[in-house]
Amino acid sequence: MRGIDELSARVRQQGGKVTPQRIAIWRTLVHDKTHPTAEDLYARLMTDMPTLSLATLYHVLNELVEWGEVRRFDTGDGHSHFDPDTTPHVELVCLRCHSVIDAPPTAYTPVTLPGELAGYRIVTRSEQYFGYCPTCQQASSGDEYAV
Amino acid sequence: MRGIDELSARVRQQGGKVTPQRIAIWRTLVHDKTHPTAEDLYARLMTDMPTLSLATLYHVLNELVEWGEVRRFDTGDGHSHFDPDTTPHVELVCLRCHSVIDAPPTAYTPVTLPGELAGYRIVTRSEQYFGYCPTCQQASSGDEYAV
DNA sequence: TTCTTTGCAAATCGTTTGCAGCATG
DNA sequence: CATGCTGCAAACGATTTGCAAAGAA
Repeated sequence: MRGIDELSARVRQQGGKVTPQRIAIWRTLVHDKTHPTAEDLYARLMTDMPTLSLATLYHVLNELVEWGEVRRFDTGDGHSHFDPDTTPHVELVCLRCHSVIDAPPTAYTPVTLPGELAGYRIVTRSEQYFGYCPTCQQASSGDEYAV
Repeated sequence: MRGIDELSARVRQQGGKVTPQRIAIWRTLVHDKTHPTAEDLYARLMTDMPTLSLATLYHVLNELVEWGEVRRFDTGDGHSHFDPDTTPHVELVCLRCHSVIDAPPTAYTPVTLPGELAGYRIVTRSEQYFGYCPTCQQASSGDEYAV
């Protein structure tokens, strides 16, 4: 995800408007490494902008995803998670408790994004490893687990 | 995703039961390369097993995902998509119309799955490129598009 | 002023859940 | 015959939508 200035420029180029809501959401997301859900972000945003509506948040998140500035991905917990980090990296997702963390950088090697593939104009990439986190391995008998 | 026999063995090992519903769902999914949604699969299954319920289908899909036999991923269209292909490959997802296809095999190189990473026991992997499909590039002005 | 965006509230709809009957092992 | 599984129908809840008012450009 690019910075506030670049995003502002993009919005204006499209004939859009740089509103306080968009800026607040961008600022909250831009350095977030926690793979937050929409609700997570909303809770955090309420501090600075208590009048913001969830509908607006979803709208802005959707446009960021469609622009390729933010990735949306599914951990299986029924919530969409968002990640502004579009550099090559890997997420580890637990198949039982649906926790997510970034894999250690040693786990992958740099990737060059193809400009085009099968006629698709490529703008971003996503990679996940799925498995069982340490906690869920202990509760390996197939029973309850800690969230 | 492994074959019917291996899955049957796994179910029995866990003290579960190999039911006609599970087998029908496994058979429908095992060679499916279309990245179907639950509804897609349900429509296809109704031909052979008209009494199958969506609730059962979801239950069986969830267990396949939790076992690492099938991957679940999000294209942004509000439906979960499922893929039984756990060999190293890449999906191309359109950020505007949310279509999915497998990338041509030249687009990637074989990957060896680490057995463990950051304490996670890894069982499967997923990789996507996001961009704009040929159709959506034509309708590039930001307007309507064909599904 | 013009046209995009916001906020509210209601609607949507994919997915999950509770439970009683059924079928596998 | 014991337990796990199924189907039904209702519940759930994350996300979307319609519309009038607000505010960027």
